[in-house]
Amino acid sequence: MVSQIREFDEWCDWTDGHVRKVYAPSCEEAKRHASGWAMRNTNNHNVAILKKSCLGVLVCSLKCTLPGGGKVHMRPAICDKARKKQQGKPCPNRQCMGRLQIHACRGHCGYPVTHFWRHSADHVVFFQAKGVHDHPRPEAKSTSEARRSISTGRRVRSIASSLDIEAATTDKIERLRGTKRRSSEMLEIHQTQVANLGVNENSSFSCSCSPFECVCGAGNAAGNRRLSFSSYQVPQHYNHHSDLHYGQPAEHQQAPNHPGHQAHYQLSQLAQLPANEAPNYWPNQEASTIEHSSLGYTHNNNNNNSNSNNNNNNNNNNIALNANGQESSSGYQTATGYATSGYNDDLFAPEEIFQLDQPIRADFGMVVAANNSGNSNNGSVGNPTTSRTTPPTLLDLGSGTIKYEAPEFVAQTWNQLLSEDSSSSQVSVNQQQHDNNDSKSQTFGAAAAYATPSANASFWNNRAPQQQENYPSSGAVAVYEPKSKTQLVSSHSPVAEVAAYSAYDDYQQQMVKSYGTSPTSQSPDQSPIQHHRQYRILQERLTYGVQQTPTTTTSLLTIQSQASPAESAYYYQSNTGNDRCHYSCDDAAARLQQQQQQQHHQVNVNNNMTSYTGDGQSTVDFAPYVDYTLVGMLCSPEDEESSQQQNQHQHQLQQQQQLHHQHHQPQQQPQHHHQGFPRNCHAPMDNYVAHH
DNA sequence: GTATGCGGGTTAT
DNA sequence: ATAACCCGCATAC
Repeated sequence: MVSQIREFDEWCDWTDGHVRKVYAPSCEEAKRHASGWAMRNTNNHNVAILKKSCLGVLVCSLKCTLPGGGKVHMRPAICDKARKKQQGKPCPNRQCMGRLQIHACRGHCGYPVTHFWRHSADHVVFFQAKGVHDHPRPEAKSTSEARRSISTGRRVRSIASSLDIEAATTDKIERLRGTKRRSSEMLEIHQTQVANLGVNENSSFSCSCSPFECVCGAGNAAGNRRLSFSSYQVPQHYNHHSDLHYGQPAEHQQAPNHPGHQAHYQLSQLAQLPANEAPNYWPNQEASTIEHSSLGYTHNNNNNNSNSNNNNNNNNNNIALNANGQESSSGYQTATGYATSGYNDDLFAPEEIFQLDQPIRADFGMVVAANNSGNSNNGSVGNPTTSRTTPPTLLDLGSGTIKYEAPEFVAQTWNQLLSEDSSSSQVSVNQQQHDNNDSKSQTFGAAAAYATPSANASFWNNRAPQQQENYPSSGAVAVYEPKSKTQLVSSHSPVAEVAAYSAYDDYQQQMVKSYGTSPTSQSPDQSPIQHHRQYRILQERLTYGVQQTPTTTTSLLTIQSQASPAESAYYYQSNTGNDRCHYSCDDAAARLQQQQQQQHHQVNVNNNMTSYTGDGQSTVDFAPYVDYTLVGMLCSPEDEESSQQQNQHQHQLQQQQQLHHQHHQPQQQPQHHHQGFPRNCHAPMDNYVAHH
């Protein structure tokens, strides 16, 4: 059988959220299992599927602000040994007494985001990601690699000089790669800092760059960023690019009768917010994020009944989507499924693909939102940020099992390619043998699935409406409390964990503010339920990774075609109080308060330092930022010790401050993540997976 | 020195 | 049974 895969996804370094992609055999990055995220190999005892988990990002323990206005977000070393050496290093910001520490990824129900790779017999690379990164992007791998390579053998060098070289090297590498990242990717402009820099909607930060890739770098050191949404990363060129991404004609501003479009609707509203109220900067997050998080993989717990009957529901009273998702041309780039780009008629909708993707982590603190005592539609900032959860799955690269009833051809095709027991090598081998036996007819099942005509797509597309109906019109919404609000326990030792990224709260605050009492600003065509749902979606985005960064128009359409319109309306309903893997934030008031506390304690560096200019060029030898890829060579342990002693007093003072405002967030936790957590978070799949 | 992949083993649910 | 994680090893750059 000849593969029926007609199209392949463009390579995406920064896939985020619950994503599936199919890469061409010629895609070198895919063959290398590369990722912008720092992904380490994870043994899943499955020779057929390579599994990786996210290491998070190295941040400053004090969350200082760099002279350029950004944040420290270094790339953790993949090698355990190297990573251990990274941790505890003084913050590269010379003005900061903080230390580098790992912000562990907890984007998948409290566990690190995982990537799965599999190669088909014809060398097509299948990729699946699970979870939404709850941390900033680390610096690009090329950046750290370049710095390491150029600094080899040079233990002593002017930091500024090193940074210059690093920047040049990175630029060169990126040019060669056809991308446009800059060394300033290290910097993450926090919106508040951006605001301090005077960026607003009327500022001169507009440029004539292409909408998806600003290359001018106008305005600050963190130039050319692609527009995307993130809880932690807000767009720098938000103002002049946003409309091109999300700007909708006036007649589209209301997403009427299109529950699944509310996500986009809200994004467009976000994009039109005044810059002093809306996020100002996004790093170049690629568009894949919208595949999940921005559309909110929140799930209705009415699906508890074993994921089943929704399969066949033909209730399609929601979105008049054609099988190819052509409605996207209207500006509401709707989705027809969770397909790989270009596979708008993909067989699988997210709710099937990721039926059982949630890892079971009982210690992932689940709390019931403060407003859960009654009506989930009260519009309060309940933040049902269940984007960390995984949508229901039929089959996936992680488990490979068929979780519930599915059309036979679906089972055949996907089972052949994906079904590999991820926990048993023996089973895997057996299955692989079976695959081999049947390879002639089944190896390319997935390909066939991807190429399935729209007639099949309708089968899946019709699922969504019922789940929309299942949206809890009443009842408590149980939500997961972010670790940052309760307890941070590293799920992968020896990685020390840091408190939640401060921008999380900042952004939340900003957006709550900008969106105002949005529950009251109801669209005329929206029902109260729709309206509150929309608001919830917004809150989710504000909280966890509303990230969109199409790099091209094609990819924009592609990405948006990958998310089921109905997904944005799914919420867990806590009928029992322990239903699912929920994830959320405190209410806005709590966030506001905490954010204020964090601001109080935050170490802000004087941006007026002469050593660093706004355009990212270091002008003097004493650069305020230290590249710890170099520092690893520049500083011997003795040096470091000495440095620590010198800074000890001040550091202790700051640590005291930090403890003060992080008293709920111990920086170091026992390795065993199952300890020390409230037991009110039941296994996320309790209601989905009987066998658990 | 680090990235990457493999695989045995442990722990927890 | 499943999943996360630890650790050692080998290989490549």
